This record gives sequence, structure tokens and C-alpha cells, in this order.
Amino acid sequence: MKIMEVSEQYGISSDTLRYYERIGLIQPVNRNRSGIRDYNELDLRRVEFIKCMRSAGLPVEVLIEYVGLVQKGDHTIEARKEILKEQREQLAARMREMQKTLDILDHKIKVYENAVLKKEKEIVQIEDQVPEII
Amino acid sequence: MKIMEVSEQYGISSDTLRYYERIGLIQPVNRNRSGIRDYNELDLRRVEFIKCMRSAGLPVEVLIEYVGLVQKGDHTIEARKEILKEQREQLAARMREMQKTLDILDHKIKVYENAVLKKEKEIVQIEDQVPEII
DNA sequence: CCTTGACTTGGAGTCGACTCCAAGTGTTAC
DNA sequence: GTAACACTTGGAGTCGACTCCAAGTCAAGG
Repeated sequence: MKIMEVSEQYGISSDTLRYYERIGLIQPVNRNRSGIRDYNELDLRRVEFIKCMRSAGLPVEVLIEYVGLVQKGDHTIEARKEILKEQREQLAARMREMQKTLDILDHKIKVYENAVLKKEKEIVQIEDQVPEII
Repeated sequence: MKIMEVSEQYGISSDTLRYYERIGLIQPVNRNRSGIRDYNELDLRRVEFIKCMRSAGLPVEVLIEYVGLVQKGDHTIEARKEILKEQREQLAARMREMQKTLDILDHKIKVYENAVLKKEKEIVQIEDQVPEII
């Protein structure tokens, strides 16, 4: 599979795919006789994994370290596990933050919906209005 | 409350607080006679709101627009509601992505844990194979 | 009175993560 | 065979969001 096809299939620009390879985020992809990248099954799974991790905000630097350990073989399994556990916790923490924000947004949207309803009914009463923060 | 105290209370550098005010992300804060910012209750709640929204990744640009609408008065309520709804959906979508990644991380961590266990078992087996020395 | 230190401003610099570009080679379509 | 296009490389440019800096003002302590 050529880089352009991979790019289309995963929604990652070929510039980015080459960039990922350059910085060691994706293991070197096989080339054909003319030096053109030819992604195999394994390469595609790697691309998908990286795409997934990046979409959740795992830093490129950490992923480079992880990929490097994978290439070094089985004796790095423990270290890899620790990286994943650390990142898992940070991700969960970010999600908790986001859940808080989501709750606040939902609350504010409800307040605005009430405000609009009141306006429509033309029964806006000062004492019923929730004081606005922002 | 002075900028340094606000900075400490919310974990936002005073540089960032001034930056937020400059770009219109936070409404202009009152100053004392010598021109120094003096944050009141309302200012603090605004800072907290922005901190919360930013921590969830809402873009500065969108928040500027929102804050601008708030300043324009009640006739912008509908528009504000739409912004919040849009951002709420995008946030929920990001969280769904992250949940997928979290699941994959959990799975991989489990796999690594098994791998480590197996290795230990193998070592035990090897140890078992070692001929007894009395 | 002088130093220390927090504050002010506008503007420049940094950082992570791409994204684009120029120059050159290879491949395909007519 | 030649135009059009995909690929290569290294390096420069961009973007969002800060973060730092220089130069200056001002209030309080010794």
C-alpha cells in the first residue's frame, strides 16, 4: 500500500506519515525497488495504533520512547508497561477534567434554554433570573 | 485581590492572566489608583470559568467570541447557547475518542501483565529443570 | 533617600505538532 | 517521448497558546 492510500484510509496526511517515520514514531516502512514506501499489514496496524494514541493526546515524545522500546525486544516489556500505565492514568485524569467541564456546559445550556423560554413567554421576572457569571 | 494571588489560587501564571485580558478572554479587571489590577468576586468566577473551559480544550478563539457576546447583553443569549451546544458536542466527541484509547491502553496493559507472568513462569520452569545439587 | 520587589506595557521568543516547499528522481498515460 | 503526476529529501514556515523580556512606574521597608 502506497503512502497516499494509507493517508486516505486513516485520514493522516502523507506529510505527517513521513514525519512520523522520520522522528521514529513509526518503524521504518519497507520500500520497493524504486525506494517508494510500501506499507504492509503490520505497518498499517502501527499507523492505526499511533493515530489512536495521538487522537487521545498522548505526547509524540512518549510514543517515540515506547516505539523505541518495542524495537529493542522482550526485555523492555516491563518498561513499556510502566509507560502505558502512566499514560493511562494521565488520560483518565484529563477525562475527569473534561467530564467536569461537560457538566458545567450542560448546566449552562439548560440555564440558557430557560432564559430563552422565559423570553418567549414574556414573563421574565428579575427575581427568577440566575445571576450571570459570564 | 492582586494578580499574583489570583495566579497562585488558580494555578495560572500572571503572564497568562494578563494575556487572557489582552485578547479579550477575560473582561477588563478593575484597577486601583496606581493602575494595578484588583480582582473582585465576579472577576474570580470568570477566571475560574475560563480555566475550566480551557482545561477541557475549548479553543481560546471560541471563548473570546463567547465572552464578547456576554458583554453585548441579553439579545445574544441564543447565539451563546448555540456556541455552548456546539462546543459541548465537540467535547463529548473528544471524550468518546479518548475512551476508545483508554480501553485499548487497558487491554495492552493486561496483555503486558500476562507476558510478565508467563516470563516468570518460564523462569520457574527453567529453575525446575536445573538438576538438584543435593 | 535608596533599594527591593511587584506591577505595568508592547513585543519577541518558545513549544509541540504538524504542514508546506523546493529541488530532484521515478512512473504512468497518451 | 514528453507531459503530468507521485514520490523522495532536508529544511523552513505555521499555528495555537502561552511564556518571557526589557524598560519603565510605583509603594513599602531600612
